[in-house]
Amino acid sequence: MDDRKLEVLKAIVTDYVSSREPVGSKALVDRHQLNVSPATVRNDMAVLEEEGYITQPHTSAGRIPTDKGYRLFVDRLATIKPLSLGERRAIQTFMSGAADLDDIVTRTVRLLAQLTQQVAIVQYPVSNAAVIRHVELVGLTSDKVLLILITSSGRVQQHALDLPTHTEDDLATLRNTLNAALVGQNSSQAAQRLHSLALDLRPEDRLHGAAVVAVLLEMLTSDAAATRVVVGGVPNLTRFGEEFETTVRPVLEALEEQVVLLRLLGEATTGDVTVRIGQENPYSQLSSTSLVASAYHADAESWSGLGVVGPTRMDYPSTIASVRAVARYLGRLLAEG
Amino acid sequence: MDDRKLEVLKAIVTDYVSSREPVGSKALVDRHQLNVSPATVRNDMAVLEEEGYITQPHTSAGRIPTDKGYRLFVDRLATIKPLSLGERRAIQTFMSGAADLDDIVTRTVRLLAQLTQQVAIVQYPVSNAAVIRHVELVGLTSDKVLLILITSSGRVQQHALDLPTHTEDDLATLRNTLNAALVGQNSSQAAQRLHSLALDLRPEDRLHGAAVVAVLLEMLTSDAAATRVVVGGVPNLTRFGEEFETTVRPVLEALEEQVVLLRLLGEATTGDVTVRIGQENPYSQLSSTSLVASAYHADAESWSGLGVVGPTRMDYPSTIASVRAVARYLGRLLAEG
DNA sequence: GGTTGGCACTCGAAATGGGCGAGTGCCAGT
DNA sequence: ACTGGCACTCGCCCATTTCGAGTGCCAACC
Repeated sequence: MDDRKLEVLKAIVTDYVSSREPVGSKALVDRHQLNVSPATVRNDMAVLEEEGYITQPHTSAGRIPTDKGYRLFVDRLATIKPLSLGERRAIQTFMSGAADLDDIVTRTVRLLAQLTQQVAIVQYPVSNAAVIRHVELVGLTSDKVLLILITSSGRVQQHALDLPTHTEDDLATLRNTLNAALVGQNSSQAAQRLHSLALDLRPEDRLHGAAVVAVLLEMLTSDAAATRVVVGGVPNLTRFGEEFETTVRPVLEALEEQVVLLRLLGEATTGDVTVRIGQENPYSQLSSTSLVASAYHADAESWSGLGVVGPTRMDYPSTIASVRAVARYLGRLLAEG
Repeated sequence: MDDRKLEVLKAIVTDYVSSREPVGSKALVDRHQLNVSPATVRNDMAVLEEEGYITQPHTSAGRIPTDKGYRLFVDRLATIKPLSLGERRAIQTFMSGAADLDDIVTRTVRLLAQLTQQVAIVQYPVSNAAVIRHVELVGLTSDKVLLILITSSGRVQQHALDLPTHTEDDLATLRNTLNAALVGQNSSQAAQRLHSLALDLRPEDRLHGAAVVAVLLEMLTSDAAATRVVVGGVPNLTRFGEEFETTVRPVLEALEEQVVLLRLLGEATTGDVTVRIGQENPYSQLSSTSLVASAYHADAESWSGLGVVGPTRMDYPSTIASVRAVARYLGRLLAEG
């Protein structure tokens, strides 16, 4: 592929992203130093169209990039511009003063939404390295207890379960047993201990113990997959009022489903930014939108996802830069404390 | 006010709500048994317009209700139709099997959104009657601890705080002291105890104790006001694509701010359904939308809000019926345990 | 006095049609 | 390989027209 053709594609993408309008050969040579005539550019565009990187909405209109065009742009043409000083400072001020985990995640999602002017998604950190700090059993009624699991990452999980006719003493015994066995263990170790614990239970503890152990196991294993996801910057969607059907509606629908969001963020497994453009998305309803996501790491063994969703026509270079910066900053923040 | 004029207003509201189009005198007599001629209806409409209940988008168009018209409709004309059997059954099946408090609230908001086809908002229950079950302190780092407060309503609050150079023993002492003092107290009692506790602290406990007490007090007092709010059915907004600027955007913006949502739900303080139409709303951006909200009671002393937001042109009778039914059902469900 | 049919009038929505111009593809010339 | 020129296409914009739903008013009616 010709150097100049790539240059032309790059120009088309940037112009189209900023103007929202199909871009023609004339406008292109005017606004970029291509040092060739419109006619030459037209020839290049014809080739680019033939190879599927750009397309015409209708005859006698300019060209717009296809998904394949955006893909090439992102992979080979985009130069990620570093964040401005102002943006870096914004990150600092925005995140400083965050107290607990909830607070950190909430601030992060707002920050990301503001930087990118898109809809932001942040997953709560999942940590394999996190160890269990405490298990608490609280009686709600005479038949129901609330099981609470606290990990060193600051995460608090809770789950109610039926425990017919239990006494406070039962709970105390169970609590002590569980804490003795689990505190200090990471989730996989804890799961093992629980399995053996279930076998060792004294007959009189079987009834309640088995139920509690089952729920705890579920909480531990679901830990990795089903962490909470928070969403922010939804009003940014209003910028795309024209693409109501293709962008606003599908994104709103996706945001409603935690499962979908987790699946989306699951696309990003490495520390570097992952981009899914149009039909590359795992959900067909989102075929007119792009996902820019990254994993973030609090330590070597723990990671989670974060990212933004927007129309395929988005400013990839700066979005990618923002997502990357926020992911790194969040990782550092979590690692420190 | 004439009986027939009221009948005409009622007909205009219902027709406009279902058709989304200004309704004229001809269409009105065709679709309702008014037993008068269009000309008579026109005279009535002229009067209704003069008094501000209806208005014309432009000359030679039909009439649409004003906020004042909707208000009169809701107050005096609407007959709340009871839910269908199917809807009642939907509530049952939807809510059955809910485990913990989170689960209940999540299901409620989905249910409400589905029944009304609007955006639903549900506030977590606030209970004055709820008593403290347990206070837990978990060391996160050597300088930071996580304070966890569990109440009998099943609510779990957490808050991280700095506690420089504490030991596990410090935490254990504090934990015991706090639990001894607070367990079984409701929030106002607990606040009192905390105040006196702060004075009674042994000098060596002052340093850490004071910080923890301060945070606990904050958690207790914020309890009433700043409970979490969850939102659902946002994709229902896409039904109002035409009213993008007046409905979709403002609602999305409102949903982003917990404070706004709490304020909105705060409008409903009684167990019966409250309706705020257009400019009656506490926020001017929401002047083209209506709020239908109700408080729900788990017991005599505890209540919280729930409701839906949509365009002023909404089906008030069935929306009110749904909100009322869900509020009552939720109240009963919580009261049971 | 309230109700009704008739009628002239208004004005937005939808349909029609011409002109404009951005943009294209192609070709011959450099 | 690039460029200037040129004929062509076709969506967009604008002015104009038509159409009809709906109105207000008035005189007649019960």
